[in-house]
Amino acid sequence: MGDTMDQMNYRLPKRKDGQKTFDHIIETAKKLFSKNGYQATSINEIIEKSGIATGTFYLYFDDKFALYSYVLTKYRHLIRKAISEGIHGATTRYEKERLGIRAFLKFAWKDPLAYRIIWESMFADKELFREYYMTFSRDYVRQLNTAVSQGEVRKDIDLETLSYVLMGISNFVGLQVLFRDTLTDQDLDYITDNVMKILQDGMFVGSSPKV
Amino acid sequence: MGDTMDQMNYRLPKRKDGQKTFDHIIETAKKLFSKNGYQATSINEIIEKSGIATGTFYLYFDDKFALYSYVLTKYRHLIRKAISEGIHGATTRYEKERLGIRAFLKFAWKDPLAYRIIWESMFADKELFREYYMTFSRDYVRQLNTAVSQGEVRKDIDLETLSYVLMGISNFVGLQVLFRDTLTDQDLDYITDNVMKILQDGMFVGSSPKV
DNA sequence: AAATAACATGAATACTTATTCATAATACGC
DNA sequence: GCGTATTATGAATAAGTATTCATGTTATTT
Repeated sequence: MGDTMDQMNYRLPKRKDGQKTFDHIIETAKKLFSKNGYQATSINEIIEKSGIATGTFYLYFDDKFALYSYVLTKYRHLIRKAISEGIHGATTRYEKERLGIRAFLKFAWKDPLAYRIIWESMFADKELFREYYMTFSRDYVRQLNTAVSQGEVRKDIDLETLSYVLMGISNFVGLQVLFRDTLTDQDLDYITDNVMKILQDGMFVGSSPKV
Repeated sequence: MGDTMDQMNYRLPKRKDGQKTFDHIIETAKKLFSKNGYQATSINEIIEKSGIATGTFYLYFDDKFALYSYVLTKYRHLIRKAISEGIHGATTRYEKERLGIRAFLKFAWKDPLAYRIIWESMFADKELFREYYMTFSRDYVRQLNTAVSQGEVRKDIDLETLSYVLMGISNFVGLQVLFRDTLTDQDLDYITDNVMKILQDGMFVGSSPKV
């Protein structure tokens, strides 16, 4: 791991009045970071919109990046939680994949702010981004490996590439969802169905037999 | 279309000495935008690294965004050109898809700067980004439609979703490529092969018959 | 070689941004 | 209710950022 986030660059409050201020800052930061992006959001803006004094900010965070990485970490947990809760109860890999994609799309639709912040993390900090997707990929590969050994997933596919394929599908179909003005749960089902068709049988007519 | 880029916000040079200065600015901008991102790059930085005087910049561009959208447009053309040249000569949709993905990955590997700028455009200007991917999707759907009518692609898949699936795969496998320290043409072939396996037959064992 | 449109300059201006610090108020365990 | 760690303040500092403009130089056409 890099040293980007290793040393503590924030200080948690110890009294409940401090906690309230801290929460205000986080709440404002979430809104502004997702609306305008990391770079375009100034600390002054966060301070002003939080209704606190200038110095108060530095009581809790070293600088803007400290606040950003705190917020990003929270959101990443949220999205992973949404997925893991979504696939809970699924027995087959197919069902897990299906419910995972559905949960991801629903998350992107219901919390576009989080979705945006995670996308943008590539530009806020290259290493933060790289590390996130590499970790996500590694975890995915582990799960897929199990599925292969249980005969649920083809054993002639490189699982690292498959993991990026699956992440790419979720993320970009997530974009499709984001670009829409309206979306119902039926639309979500329809889109998920289509994705699963491709994952199950591919997109071409006249396939060769699977291994 | 929005009005983001409609009116001319840049002025092309009319003498060759001006052209040289203009080219310098573009070259510097490409480097800095891809290295640090749009927001984190200041005009002063571009001016300094271009070796020109402050006022000279404003001879050619209204402001930073004018320069950015000029550069972004160039890069988008480059990536589309790389793909269309890559698939040139392919007769089947399968071959086009295969060569298209390979060309995209090669582009991401050889010109990570361009790849990065396009990714980031989401945050520099939301509408610019949305429009780009929606246009890309529309064009893709048109091509896929032809392939469907020629019996090359399954006719029971929503083509809009398929287009986002395909864009997602390219872009994220592109990330995988970007994360690598080394990459040979053999690696590129191997990765492309794996992606094509999935597109052809899906990822699961025991598929249902295709339509 | 004169005319002039194009190109170039950089000091000056006005504004934004991040951060510190001396000072003061407040919560809460004892 | 006393003591003190915690929380809060906001003016001041220092640095960065975008942009203008009066003035000067150069390329190119005739």
